[in-house]
Amino acid sequence: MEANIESKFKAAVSVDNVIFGFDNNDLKVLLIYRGAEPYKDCWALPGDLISLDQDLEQSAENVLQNLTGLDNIYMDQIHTFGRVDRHPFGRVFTVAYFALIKIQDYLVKPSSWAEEAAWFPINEVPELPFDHMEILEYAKDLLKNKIRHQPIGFELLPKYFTLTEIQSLYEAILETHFDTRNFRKKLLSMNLIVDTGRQQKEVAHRPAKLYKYITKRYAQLQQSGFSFDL
Amino acid sequence: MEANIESKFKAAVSVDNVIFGFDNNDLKVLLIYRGAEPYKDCWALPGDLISLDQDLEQSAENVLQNLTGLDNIYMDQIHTFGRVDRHPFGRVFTVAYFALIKIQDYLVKPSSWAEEAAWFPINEVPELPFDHMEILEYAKDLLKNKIRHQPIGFELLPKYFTLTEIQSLYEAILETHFDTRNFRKKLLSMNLIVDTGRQQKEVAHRPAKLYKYITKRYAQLQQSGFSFDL
DNA sequence: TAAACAAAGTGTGTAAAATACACTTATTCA
DNA sequence: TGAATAAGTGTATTTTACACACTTTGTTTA
Repeated sequence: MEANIESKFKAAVSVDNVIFGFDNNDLKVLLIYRGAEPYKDCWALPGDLISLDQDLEQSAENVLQNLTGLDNIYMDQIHTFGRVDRHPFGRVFTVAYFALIKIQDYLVKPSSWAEEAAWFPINEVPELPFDHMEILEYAKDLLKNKIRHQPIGFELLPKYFTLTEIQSLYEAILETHFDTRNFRKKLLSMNLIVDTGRQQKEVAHRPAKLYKYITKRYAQLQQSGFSFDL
Repeated sequence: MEANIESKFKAAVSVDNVIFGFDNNDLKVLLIYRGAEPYKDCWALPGDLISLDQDLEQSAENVLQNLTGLDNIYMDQIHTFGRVDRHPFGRVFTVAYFALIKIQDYLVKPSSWAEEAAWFPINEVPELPFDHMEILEYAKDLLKNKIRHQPIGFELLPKYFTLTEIQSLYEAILETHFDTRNFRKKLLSMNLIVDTGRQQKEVAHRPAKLYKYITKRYAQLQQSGFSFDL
């Protein structure tokens, strides 16, 4: 093992981000149109090779930052993919992250390695290069699980949202239907969201109350043994 | 980016395994006494640099296999750690795995990179090199969460086990106490374990019935929407 | 300006699950 | 044979989950 230690320092590591958004009752994922080889002119997950003087977490945040101009975004490491032949240029391990963004708050701008970026509804994603399809499936599964046990759904909604919106979000992601009364009862009983006193404007029906999520509340409740579940 | 792509192919990737066992009512972790630099003569998590012709998963399994002679062990990728300065020899990312083994079934034998290997009770672990302490903490948290939502506790027990043993295991890992009657009622109602008709031998009290876990059952139940919870 | 439309909002009874709680039984050892 | 040790067992109560349909509020349009 000592003998050929140098031969092991010839790998690269990349980060790939699965960036989710929610809009028009659809869960969406942000893809870029690759402007560089390999797989030039393909839609793919936004990602980049890591510079060796950069921390892993930082690299993942940079990709997101370059693409969307956002920071302070909910991000989570998903999984690391390391099949020997997954990249045509050599041995490249990739660390996948997922991010949840408020789709309507920000305009997406393509980055250096992308000619274009666009949101795709989760069920209308084109063929993806590398093992990106596998990564995306992994991310979807993780999101489904995570959203039931942690209050992360709010990251996908505007700051002020209606109860109908959060319910649609859960229904879209989990692909089920919830009874409105029971859903509201359960959600409100957690005391994680509050009525802001504001209302929807310019809708052709009774305007809904606008709620907001109280981040601090969750931290407090967790201490006292509370566990989120929907 | 194109310009300095070669500079990015100078990283190494390692795997580090957090191997849990359970014995004498204690959760334990398997550490090795390092026989090679860096951090020679320190207790550390068993791990190794990955050869570039080897898949990631395979590497993790090999570390476990070399150390214990076991295959077919429950393993799961935990997280990837990539701080720039985490390894003195260069840029080394490490992918952490955790494994659950039946401690009494197998004798641990040190491997090429270890002079010795030993089980440490989880609360009596010595100082660890690299970021191994952080990895261990991460693994403990994951285990705590996972054991409540997936039937993985059985991986830590002998093939035939008593209800008291599985309860102690849960109590040790979750650091709580369960009411015996309620714990048994709930566990048995899942139909994941069956009474084998066997009994404990040579104990100075009423011998307990021996149960075994039915792997197939869980797969079936999952299909029908069942979700494990303790 | 009243009637039609659209989605928001709301309460109760029933069934299932979680919890609290204490004594009896089987085996070994002295 | 009785003392010690841990195994094993049932019920009543509280809490939570679930099923289910009408009323309210504001906008649009005839």
